[in-house]
Amino acid sequence: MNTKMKNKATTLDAYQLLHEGSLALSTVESNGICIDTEYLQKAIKQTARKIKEQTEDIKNDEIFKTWKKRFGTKTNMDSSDQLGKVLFENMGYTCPVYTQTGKPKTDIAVLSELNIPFVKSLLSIKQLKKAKGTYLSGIEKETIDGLLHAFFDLGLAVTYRSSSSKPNFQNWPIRNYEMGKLIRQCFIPRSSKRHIVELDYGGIEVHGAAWYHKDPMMLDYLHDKTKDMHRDMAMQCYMLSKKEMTPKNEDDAQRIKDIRYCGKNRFVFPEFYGDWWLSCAPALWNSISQMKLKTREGLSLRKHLKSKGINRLGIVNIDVIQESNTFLYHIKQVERDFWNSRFKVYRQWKEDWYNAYRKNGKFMMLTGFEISGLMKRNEVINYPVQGVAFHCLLWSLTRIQKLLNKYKMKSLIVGQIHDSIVGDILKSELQNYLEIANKVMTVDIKKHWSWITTPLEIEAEVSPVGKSWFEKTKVKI
DNA sequence: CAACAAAGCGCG
DNA sequence: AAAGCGCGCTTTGTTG
Repeated sequence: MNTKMKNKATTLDAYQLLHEGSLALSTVESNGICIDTEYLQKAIKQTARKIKEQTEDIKNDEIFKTWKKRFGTKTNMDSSDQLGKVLFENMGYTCPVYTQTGKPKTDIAVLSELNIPFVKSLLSIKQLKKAKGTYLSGIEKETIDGLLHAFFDLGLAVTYRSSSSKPNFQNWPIRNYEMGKLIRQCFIPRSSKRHIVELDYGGIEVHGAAWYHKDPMMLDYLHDKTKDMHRDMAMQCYMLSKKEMTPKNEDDAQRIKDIRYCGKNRFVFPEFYGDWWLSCAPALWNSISQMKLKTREGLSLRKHLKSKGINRLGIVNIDVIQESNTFLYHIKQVERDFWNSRFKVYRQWKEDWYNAYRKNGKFMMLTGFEISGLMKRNEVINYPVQGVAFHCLLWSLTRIQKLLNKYKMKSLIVGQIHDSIVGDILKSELQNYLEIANKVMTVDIKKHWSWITTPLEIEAEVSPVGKSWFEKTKVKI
């Protein structure tokens, strides 16, 4: 072991990380997560019943009758192809977007904007089918003696992230409350004296990007706890004042959370990954109605924007010159400000990084992984960030598992989701586990990798003893 | 029957 | 100049 820390990782360092990471993840696989099989059976039956009921309900709808008339015995409500034909050929609705192959697009974004009761019900049925067909029965299929041993693979993803399969541990529903509840109640600790504990790195990809570009405005956001980039961008996108983002009472907190969520996931992250205003603006605009975004006084943000002189989305077409009273025009300005004035050092890094790749045909991650081959601009910019963010998690997981062994603790790591660790933790070891993990994830890792130049934070969520993953609540760390 | 592509949807 | 990154699973529809 070197006494002096190297500031550049090598390919050997990268190899070592994967080697030890693989061993640690194989232990995680073999540990497995405990399944409430009784609940699972009940949930499958209940969901099947709901699907049946809701399917019967919409059979009286005019649209279904038209569908039946056109496709007869071949009628299949799971067929996007048929749905597109019925809606846009028979019913006379105009198709807003087409797929690669020129067929009408019938995804959630398109369907929910149509505002047709039949289609709304259809979407609800599709969600239930996804829950049952992919998640509930997927878990059932792979559970052995009450334990689920999902696979975690390294060296498969191009970014040197992990992936998971049979079943995929990393895409269980959480964003939709009802669906999250239905699925996550399956996962329980393996005894009544244990908790399910999930530890998340906060905003690790944003930090990871900053370790490369070192943009002073971004570093300021990451160092100053009173500042919040996602909130600020949400305010700018929806033209809201600071007062609008201050809750007037306890019930008002969710309204602000939803607005911030849209700033984060409909503008900031898409922009970081290389998206642009023409695609961000419609998503932000549609979110207002879909998530019922409102001002402090309960006014729809559509009406709020109107009071600011923006009365429509505008035409989603790059050849159209956007008028100044459109939302598209506004978001185009917000984007310009975002890259030209807020984060211009970040923007310059992207240019330089991409140009260096064009010259060398390869690049190296901070963790020592060398990536070569033909890549698009956005891939060249995103891979090094996505990679190091996960490598922080992998290093931490490996280290925590070693310490659990060293101290002969009975708590187990049972899963991992890119930037979070899922543990099955003995009640008597909980405080100890949280302390160990926090130290590894926020202190020790900075000693191991000196290029981590921002303060790291983790969030801990813990289920009540013996209770499911769904019932987790935040705890102070 | 199997193999494959496309579309869709779940997560970070 | 180009125009969201990564993954796995299920179903439909085509091809041989």
